[in-house]
Amino acid sequence: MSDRTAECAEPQRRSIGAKRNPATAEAILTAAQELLREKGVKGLTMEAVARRARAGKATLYKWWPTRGALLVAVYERSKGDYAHEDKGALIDTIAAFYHHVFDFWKTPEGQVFALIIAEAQSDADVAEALERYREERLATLAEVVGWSLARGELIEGVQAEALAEAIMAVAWMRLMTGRLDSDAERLAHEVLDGWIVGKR
Amino acid sequence: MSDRTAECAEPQRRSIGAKRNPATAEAILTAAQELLREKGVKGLTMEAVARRARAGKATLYKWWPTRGALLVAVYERSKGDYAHEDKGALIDTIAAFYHHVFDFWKTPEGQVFALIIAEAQSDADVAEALERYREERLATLAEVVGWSLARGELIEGVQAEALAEAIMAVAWMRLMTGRLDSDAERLAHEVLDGWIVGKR
DNA sequence: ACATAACGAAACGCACCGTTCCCTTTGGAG
DNA sequence: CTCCAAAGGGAACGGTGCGTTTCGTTATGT
Repeated sequence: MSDRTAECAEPQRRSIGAKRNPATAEAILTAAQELLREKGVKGLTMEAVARRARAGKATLYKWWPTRGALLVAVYERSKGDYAHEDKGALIDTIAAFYHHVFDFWKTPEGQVFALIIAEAQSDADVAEALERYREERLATLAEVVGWSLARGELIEGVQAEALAEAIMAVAWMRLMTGRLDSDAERLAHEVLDGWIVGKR
Repeated sequence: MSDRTAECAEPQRRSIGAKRNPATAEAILTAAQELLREKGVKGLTMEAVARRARAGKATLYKWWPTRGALLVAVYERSKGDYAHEDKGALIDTIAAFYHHVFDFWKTPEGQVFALIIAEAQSDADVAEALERYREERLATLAEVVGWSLARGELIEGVQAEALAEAIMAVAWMRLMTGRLDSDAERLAHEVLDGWIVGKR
C-alpha cells in the first residue's frame, strides 16, 4: 500500500516573488487528477497531492483549505461545458444528454462528480458548491424542456423545472448506484413518455 | 476537539464464554448511534465507538470489519419497515410515501442513509448493500404502481419499474441536495401527473 | 476437564491531518 | 537601490484514526 517511488514530477519550481505562481496551481491540480486516476478516491489525500506536486503542504492549504475544495477545483477543471443539442424532439435531446453524461461519468475525471456528491453529505462548503452547480444545470435543462413546451410537444400543465428535475434525478441515481451502462434512449422514454402528447 | 469525559457508559461487560455476547453488539450499535447523533458523521470512528461502548477494537472489527458495515447495521437497526398505504389514488399513496421518508431522513437516524449513499461511492461492500436495499425498495414501490396500473389509473404502456425508479430518484436527489423541506403532495403531482389518465 | 472462542485492554507501526517553523526567491513599494 | 512582503519548498510538529497483534480473563460446549 506504500508506493513512494516516482511520486514526484518536474525537477524544480520555486517562488516567483510576491505573487501566486500559476505553475504551482497547475502542478497541484494535475497531481490531484493523476492520483485520482491512478489510485482512486482514497489516493487523493492532501499529503499525497503535495508530495506528487513537489509542493509544500502549507502552499496547498493556502489555496485549497479542504479536500472538498480541491475536489471541486479538479472537477471544474476537467468538465467541459455541455450544451444541449436540440434534436427536434425532446426525447432525442434528452437521450443525447443521458448518453453524454453517462459516458463522461464513466471516465476518471467524471467519477469525481460522484465523489463531490458524496463529500457534500459531510462538507458544507462542497454542499454549497454542489447546490450552485445543480441549480445551474437544472436551469439549462428546464430551458430545453421549455423549447419542447413551446413546440406543443408536451401535455398541458407541465412545469419545465419539475420535469427537468425528474430527468436529472434519474441520471444522478444511476450515477450513485453505479448503473451507468444504461441504454440512454430507453431511459429517456421511460422518463418522458408520459408527458408527451399522443403517447397515451 | 478532545472530549475524553464520559465517553464510556455501563460499568462492566465481559465475555460470556465461547459465544457472542448480545450485550456487546447492543452496546456497540447504541454507541455508534449516539456518536452519530451527538457529533455527526465525522464523530463516527471505529476508535470512538469502541471507546464509548467499552469494547475492544478487536471485538468491533470482528463483527463489523469496516466503517461501512457499521453504518449499514446502524441504519438497518433504526429504520422501521415502511409499508406503503394504498390511499386509493396513486398520487395520494406516493404523497404519503414522500411525506414519510422526508420526515424520517430529517432525523439523526435517517441521516445515516445519506451517509450510506456517500460511503457507497468509495466502499464496494456498502455499495453492494445499498444496491440490495435499492432493489428491494424499488420492488415494493413498483408493486404500488402495479396496483394503480391494475385500476386503470395510468396511461397505456407504463412500466411499473420505470415509473417507480423516477419516483425514488426524485426523493433521493432531494435527500442528497438537502432539500427535504419539500411539499410531498406537490412533488408527487410533479412526478406523476403525466402518467395519469385524464391529466392531459 | 479441557480446548475453544469471545471479550476488554493496551500497545504496535503506519498514514494522514492541519499547523508551524525555517530558509529561499523575487516582485513591487518607498 | 533597498528592503519588506508575499509566495514557495521542505521538514518537522503533536494529534488522531486505522487495522493488527498480544495478553490475560471468562465461561461455554463437548
